[in-house]
Amino acid sequence: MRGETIEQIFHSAVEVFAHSGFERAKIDDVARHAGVAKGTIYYHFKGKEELFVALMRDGMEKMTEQIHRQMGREPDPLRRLRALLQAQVEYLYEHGTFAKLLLSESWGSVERQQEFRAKIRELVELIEEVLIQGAEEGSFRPQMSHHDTAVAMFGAISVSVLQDLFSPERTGTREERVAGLVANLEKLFVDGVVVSKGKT
Amino acid sequence: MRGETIEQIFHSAVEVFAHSGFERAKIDDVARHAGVAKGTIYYHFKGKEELFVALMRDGMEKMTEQIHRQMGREPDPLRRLRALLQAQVEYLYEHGTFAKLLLSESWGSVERQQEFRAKIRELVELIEEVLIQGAEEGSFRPQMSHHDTAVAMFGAISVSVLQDLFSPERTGTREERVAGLVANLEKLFVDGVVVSKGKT
Amino acid sequence: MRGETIEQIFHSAVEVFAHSGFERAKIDDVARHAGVAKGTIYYHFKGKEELFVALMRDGMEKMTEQIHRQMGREPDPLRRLRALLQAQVEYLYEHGTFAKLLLSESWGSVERQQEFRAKIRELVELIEEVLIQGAEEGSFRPQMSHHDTAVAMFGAISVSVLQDLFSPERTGTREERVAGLVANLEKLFVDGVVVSKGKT
Amino acid sequence: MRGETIEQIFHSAVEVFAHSGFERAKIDDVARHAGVAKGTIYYHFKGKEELFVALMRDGMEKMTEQIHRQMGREPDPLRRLRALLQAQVEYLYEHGTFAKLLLSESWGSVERQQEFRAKIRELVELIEEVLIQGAEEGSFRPQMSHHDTAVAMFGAISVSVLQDLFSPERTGTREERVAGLVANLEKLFVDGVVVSKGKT
DNA sequence: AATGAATGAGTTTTCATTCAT
DNA sequence: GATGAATGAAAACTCATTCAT
Repeated sequence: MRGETIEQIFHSAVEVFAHSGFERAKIDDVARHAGVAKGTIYYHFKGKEELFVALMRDGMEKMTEQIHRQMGREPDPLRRLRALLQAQVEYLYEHGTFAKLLLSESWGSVERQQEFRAKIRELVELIEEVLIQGAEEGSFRPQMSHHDTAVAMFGAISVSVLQDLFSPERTGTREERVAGLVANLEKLFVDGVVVSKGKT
Repeated sequence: MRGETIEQIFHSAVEVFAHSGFERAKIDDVARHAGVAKGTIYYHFKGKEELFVALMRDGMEKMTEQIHRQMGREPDPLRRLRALLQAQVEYLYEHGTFAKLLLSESWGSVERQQEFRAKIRELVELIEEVLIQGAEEGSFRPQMSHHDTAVAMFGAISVSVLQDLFSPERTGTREERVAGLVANLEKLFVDGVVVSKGKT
Repeated sequence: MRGETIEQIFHSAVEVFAHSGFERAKIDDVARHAGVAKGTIYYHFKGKEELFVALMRDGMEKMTEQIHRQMGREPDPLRRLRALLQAQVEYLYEHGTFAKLLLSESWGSVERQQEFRAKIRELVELIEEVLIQGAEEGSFRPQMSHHDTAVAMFGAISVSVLQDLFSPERTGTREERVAGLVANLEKLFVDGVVVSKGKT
Repeated sequence: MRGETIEQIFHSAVEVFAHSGFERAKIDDVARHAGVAKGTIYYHFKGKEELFVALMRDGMEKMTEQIHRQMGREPDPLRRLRALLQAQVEYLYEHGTFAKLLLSESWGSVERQQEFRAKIRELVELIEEVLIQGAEEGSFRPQMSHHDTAVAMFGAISVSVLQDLFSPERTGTREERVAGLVANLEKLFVDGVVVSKGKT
């Protein structure tokens, strides 16, 4: 298992990186925050970049893992979509710092950014699979491009969470906020905004 | 009208900031790219921050303006939504560099970032109005929170555009790509993913 | 012509590098010594390495140049050899700091060291030419390898100078010391150590 | 006898120090190269400096020893000179790494460097003795300064060896190379470059 | 208006050395 | 005897900003 110190550094690094973004973040701060000497960080990580990438990798892994766990083996596509939605929103809301980094540090040509986008693609594919499964099964409308739709849904989810996290005027407990966001997204994704004549 | 030199600097700054992000971007690079001396930039702008903010303000302004122009006075909510969608996607796709900055430089507590989020909120409100109007008029389903739904839609739009712009394997002309994205988003927003018995 | 500041930095850099060797030398010291800010050095030179290489290049150039000048157009090989000897010893003695760097920083596989060796080869070739010329003309004994002999002579010259410079107990004016070294080297190179029967 | 581990460290240290020079060499590299932990080196040696000095002392000792052995008790000055030459070239060529360190780490005011110069002086004195003996015996020309001549010869020897070792284009077996260098140096030292009428 | 040399505070990174196990 | 994680002082290097011309 990963050592105590590394865990410590990791934890502090998330805080600091999220608070300041990759460039603004100072290794000095990570060290101070973690209660270790600066050299210790360089003993465990090659440099700022490596630490950050390790961090994000870890975050994405945990996220994917938790989502998988929460979705379980639900066979019904609609319920599966709901579970996925709930899981993603919950995770991102819980790890707002990570969510912020994901959305702000993924667009560019630096190698690390390409890796992040690849990770995002994994998340998108999770959604995509649910969409495809639903379409095959007949309960979901076949999409022009399941992938593009999945991307749009991921965008909706992540930006919703971030916007909410950065809204100073938001009220209610975290659970309530999450529930609200999930319900809203579900409504949008499932039924769209237009009143369908066939439904009440 | 703004002088030749300032225009030059502005133009180069967009390029450089978009390529590297605010922190990574170097004034030196902007100067070289613009073909002026570094001092010249400081003669016209107070500093890096001011240059960047001026830039973003300009971009947001043009965006809002163009969107307003494109939407015209279309009274039908559904058509109005379509027009809005088309306009936003088109603008962001066209100004990918700006889209990238918008999504990556808006999350944080630095003052400038709060200003960017405020601008995003303006865009979101544009969507919100359409939703509200549609709901009042009866063609749109009343949302739990029109604002949250609008945010979600904005997220879907912007992330879709960015993901597409950074996809190396994308094919087709820009017009085709934009049309595809718009069609897909429209489908999702209007009808959702679930097959409704009442519709064909 | 090269700017005042650069000249200043150059001058200080020779001092500092020679005193401490490449690795031990601190850019901070060069800056302080030159009376400029650290940043100024980095404004003019890419880094420590570039400064050092520029320095050595400059030193070698001046050395070659001065030697050429001093040797003039003397056609007689023996006199030419003497002139060369005198010029090399004089220059190295005068620029002991440079001599030290040349001998201590030229052996290794770092690129810069290869360049230094190439420069040394130029000096060696100067000697070689004299030897070949003398051999063709008949006054010098044909050597097994003029190049190897030239290398040996260069080694003798440079180490003699360094050893003398670092001898705490040396006496006499610089001119006397140089004259002594030159005379001694000349004796060795010209006649060898063995008593030849054909000479008194 | 010295323990296995110490021997290992010693051996690796020679490699690493020779490859990078004293300053550039990292204890980490020595440890990795030796297959021991960094702490182990500090268990056996007080520090980097001590390790290096111990190393050089060892090298110088072995060198002096081997040279003495090879020279034997040859009474004839000329043959004695030849033997000395052969022994020095051979040792330095064989221990090129050591030769490099000797020439590059001996010029400076750090204590260790003074010690190295003292050791060099020992080598020089070996040569000096031969010269003096030859002069007293009558077969060598009396020198202005036997010491200076000896220094020059040492310089010629060591630089010749180094230049050869670092020549990428050198050909032939090591024995051949050594033999060539020795022959050439002998020719130079014994007869000089000038054709003397009294010899064939 | 424009320039570009100079600055120095701020960061990242390195590495010999220590020490608890 | 041996280990290797942890340290922190010491350097190298960056870059937004200033200012004399």
